[in-house]
Amino acid sequence: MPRITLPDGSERQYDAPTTPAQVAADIGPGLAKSALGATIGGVLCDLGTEIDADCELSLVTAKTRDGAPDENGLYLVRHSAAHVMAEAITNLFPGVQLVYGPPVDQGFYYDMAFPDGATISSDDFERIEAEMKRIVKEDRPFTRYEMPAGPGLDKLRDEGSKYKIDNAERAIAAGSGELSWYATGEPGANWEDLCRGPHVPSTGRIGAFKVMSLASSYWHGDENSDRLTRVYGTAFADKKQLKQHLERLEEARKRDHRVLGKQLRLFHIDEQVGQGLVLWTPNGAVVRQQLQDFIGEELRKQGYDQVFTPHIGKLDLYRTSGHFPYYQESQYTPVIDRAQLHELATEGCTCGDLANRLDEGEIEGYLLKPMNCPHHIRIYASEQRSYRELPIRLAEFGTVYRWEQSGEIGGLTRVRGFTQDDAHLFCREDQIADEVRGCLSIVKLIFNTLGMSDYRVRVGLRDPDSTKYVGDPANWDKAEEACRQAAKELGAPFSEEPGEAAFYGPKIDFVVKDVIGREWQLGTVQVDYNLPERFGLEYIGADNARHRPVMIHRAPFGSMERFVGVLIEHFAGAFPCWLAPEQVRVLPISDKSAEYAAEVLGRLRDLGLRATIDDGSERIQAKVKVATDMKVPYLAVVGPRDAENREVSIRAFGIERNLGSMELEEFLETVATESQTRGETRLIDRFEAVEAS
RNA sequence: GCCACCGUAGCUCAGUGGUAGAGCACACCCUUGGUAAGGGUGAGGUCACGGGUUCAAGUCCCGUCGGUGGCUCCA
Repeated sequence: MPRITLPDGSERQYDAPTTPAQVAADIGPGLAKSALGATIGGVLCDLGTEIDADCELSLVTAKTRDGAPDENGLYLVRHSAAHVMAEAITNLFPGVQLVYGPPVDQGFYYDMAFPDGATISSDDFERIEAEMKRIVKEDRPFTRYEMPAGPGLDKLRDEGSKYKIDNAERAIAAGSGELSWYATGEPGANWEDLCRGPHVPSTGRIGAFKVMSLASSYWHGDENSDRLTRVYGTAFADKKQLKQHLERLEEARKRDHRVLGKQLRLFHIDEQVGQGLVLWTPNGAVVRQQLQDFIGEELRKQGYDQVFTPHIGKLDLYRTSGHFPYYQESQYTPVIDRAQLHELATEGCTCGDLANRLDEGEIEGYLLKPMNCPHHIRIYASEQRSYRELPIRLAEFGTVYRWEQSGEIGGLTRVRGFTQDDAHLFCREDQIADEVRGCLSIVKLIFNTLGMSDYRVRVGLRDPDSTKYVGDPANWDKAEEACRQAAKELGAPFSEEPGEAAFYGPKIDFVVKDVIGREWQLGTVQVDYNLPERFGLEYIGADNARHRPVMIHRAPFGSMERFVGVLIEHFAGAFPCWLAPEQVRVLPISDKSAEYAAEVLGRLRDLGLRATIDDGSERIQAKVKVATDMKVPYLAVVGPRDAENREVSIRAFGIERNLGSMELEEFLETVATESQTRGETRLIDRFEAVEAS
């Protein structure tokens, strides 16, 4: 008879098979009331699951001990809410076929097929929620029943839902001997759904829910298959958690770089210029330039050489590199000489012919560069290289163009033209480890300076069973070990991902988390054995023989567009002083202080600081409000008192009060130092120090 | 690329077939005010673009362009 071990190590002995619900009741009425499900041997299950053998049991409730939503509890609530939503929609939209409704990160969704002519829109959410509320209020039990695979399938075939039949067939193919259903209430009398479970005990246990959005999806994610409507919702054990979740979403929306980009005039994407083509307006250009200066300085310290290369190159170059033949669908179409185009048209050349002849190399043209490496490679190849010169490190903020699918484009994070913080290192085999390590040290420095401590590293290794990789396996082993070691030394969390290497070499990807927990893939460091081969690159070794160098591609921050987009969200638009488009705004109290205010502004600008003046006729309250809306780091309020004492009165963004006055000279020096040292010492530190003492 | 939704003043948004609206921003005037918006007046729109239905279209229909959310993709 079952001996049940609880998480605290205590044991309970039962004479007959029992259920988690019974165990909960035996522990106490409070737990019996709050339990939503259980894990048996770590596997999540219903409260009503029969226990007939010794096991480790843990009861699942809505909250963990520290009051945060419990992950398993959320799973149960959301999976159950998905059922209730499906029932509600089935009631309101007769003929809807259900497909699949799992819990996901932020809630749950249910994919469904609407009958021809039927549509659902966000206007329907209210009545769907009302119907859900009704079902929840009835507090009907989630009742599980099972059937053997054969009869179960027959039942589904009788009901005629091809999606559910498919789900069942897949479950059986995966080794399931029986199928299970969950009725919300009485099987046969109430609504039911083929489902593996588990669920909360009854609909009333779904504390709070909301229908969130509509989207479309494909059956099995296959675009040639049926198109389905996906209804997203979210659910929590109680209203407070739901409210917090909605507030977090609101917070995220406020941090959205597309919203802030407009508000703070950081960038503009113009319909008339083209989708996914970013116009950097003056404010955003400052942020980008500051970052580029910072990165550029570090690269010079590490022995990189700056180069500049054009935005296009001959098609043949990209035939050699392999980009043109292999990645055509994500390139802008080639640029062809106008005279030649006319000639071809006169010949009666069709578009199909043209495409073929471009592929075959019969027609020459130019390509907007999808990558910077071929240009950098040709710089390497422009001179004879000795082993003594290596490694050669060529760096460029190089702009590349890629034909991203129109549906993917948005904001700064997915664009069609972007500038990589790119560099290509040409080195000997034995130099790979040092070079990879060097790449990572820049990443560390810059993330640290920006306060982005929450990042992780993925090391992409080759799949040992695949033959798609170029290069000598022994060299691969060394390069992979170099990447692994460098990632380890970096100190950030890292994961090894076999099969994730590029076909030409192992790689390291950087993924950052922003303040509200969203992850963004930034740049990579990739070892490449392929391109040196394709381009026949060489250097003369100590043995006076020709050798092939190895290349390392590295663009640790990916693109300036995406990186700045991530930074906007990271800082919620409130950039630190050294990055801020406008560092100081001088606010004269009235015209009486105009002269002194102008002097302060002039002094700031002489120091190279980005400063402006608000000399309008508004009152100081209004000037402070407007400057605060623009998230200017420092406000220097000057009135007659300040002029007389040659002081300024300081206000810093994020501190909602007057910090008091400071001598002008001290202020100038402190802000200039903060700007130059990229925040190593800050103006507000002085005030904190003063206040602490 | 596919599906759904959306596109009204510089910005944020109201406007369900009958002469285009608000707040903020902008210009001018009054106000010279010590830390999150003093007051007044004014200017500003081919309602994304192109077609259609209608006596009449911002509003209904079709197409194009663009945006948003997903799906699929991402060297």
